[in-house]
Amino acid sequence: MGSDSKHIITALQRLAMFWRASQWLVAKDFALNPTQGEVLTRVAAKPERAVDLADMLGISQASLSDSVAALDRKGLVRRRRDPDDGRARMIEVTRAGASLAERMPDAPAVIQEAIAGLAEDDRAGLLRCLSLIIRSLQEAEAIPIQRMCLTCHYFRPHVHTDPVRPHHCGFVDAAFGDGGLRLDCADHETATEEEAARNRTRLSAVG
Amino acid sequence: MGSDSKHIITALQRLAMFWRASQWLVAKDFALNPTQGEVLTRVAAKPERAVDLADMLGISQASLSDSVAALDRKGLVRRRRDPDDGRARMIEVTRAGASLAERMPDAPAVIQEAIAGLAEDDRAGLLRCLSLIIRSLQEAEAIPIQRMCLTCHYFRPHVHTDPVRPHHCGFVDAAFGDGGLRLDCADHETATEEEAARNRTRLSAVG
DNA sequence: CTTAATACATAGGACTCCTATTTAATGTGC
DNA sequence: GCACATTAAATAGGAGTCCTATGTATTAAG
Repeated sequence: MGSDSKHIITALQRLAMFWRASQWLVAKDFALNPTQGEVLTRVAAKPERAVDLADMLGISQASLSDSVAALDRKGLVRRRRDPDDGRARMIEVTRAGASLAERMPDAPAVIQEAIAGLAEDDRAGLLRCLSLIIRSLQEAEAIPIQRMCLTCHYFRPHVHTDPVRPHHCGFVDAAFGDGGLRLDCADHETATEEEAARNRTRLSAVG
Repeated sequence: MGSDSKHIITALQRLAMFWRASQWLVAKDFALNPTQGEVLTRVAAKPERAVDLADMLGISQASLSDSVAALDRKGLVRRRRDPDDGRARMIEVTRAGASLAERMPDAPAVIQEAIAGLAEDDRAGLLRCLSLIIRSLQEAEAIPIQRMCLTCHYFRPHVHTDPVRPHHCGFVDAAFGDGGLRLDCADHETATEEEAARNRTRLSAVG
């Protein structure tokens, strides 16, 4: 029918608004604002180039530069020349920035509880749907590519008959279910376009 | 297990970031910014008091006042005294604001397509999960109450044996499925706390 | 070795978003 | 009917986002 699409949009809108609002609350406790918090947690995980950060956050390079400057002023990050490219800067955390990032929660407690309150099957299904949506956005080049199962060479969806663990990861050579789908996997190896397209079709089709 | 919670959080984070970024793009075409766009579409649907708008958007009353002032300067909204309460102002659209709001899309085309690309069962399941999450956030008083099935007096989840249309709406006296769940229903009648709690438990339990 | 492209930084400007504080209108208790 | 909180908005002041446009290195390409 598609009439439910509209309600899903509404729901996502509500969640997005809540997310932004709670980012203000979380960040405020640390004397930051949402963008600064986002940059800090990203950079704490791994030093990044400015362009890549701007791309990930979906803001312009100039805006990113503003935020990095603000974090720099606060002594939480540092800009260092990229040895491989003299034009680029690697943004990295200082010790103070790292310890602050460590204490910042991924998400507000209420949403963690809301998700934990779902039935396990629902969580798995939700993750599968969200993965498919994100993959669509990547294909449309609306968001940058992530190291997710759907774009991984090792991912083989729906190859087992066990309904609980129908998928297979060729890297760890193990079966797993929707709940095990990754969005940022350390073992990710980029698939060819055909592989990725096939993965999506197969994962999308409900068993 | 709960290890998938973390990935769901990641997915929601990515979506929230994408959402904010695309709001800039959408709004920019209309010489607005995300908050102004949000206010305008809300007010276009129904005139609202300033406090209520601030509450819905999750920003302070002062910030809301800023944005309304900006919209006022652009001739898109108007502030009128609330006849029932001389302190309050009703924010309402002007003719120009209404026509502009009409042309603004609910969501970027790419996400509409991403959702449309899901299987129908998946969409229904997704909507159910998102509804439950939103309801949790409402119970935690993290977001304002919406006129959704889960808080409606007329909603009776899982009362039919038909797996496609297990729920029932007492207002229209008809059976419907997960895909028919509403988040902002005109016929909504607020349920008692016990009814709402029971609704949630029943809808949450997977058939 | 010029020309183009790329990676950042900066400048200027509109505006968000915050915390107070002020102004106005409405309730409440005596 | 009157002081006294309460509530709704607006305003002031300030940090900072985010934009476009431009400048400044550095690298890649012809």
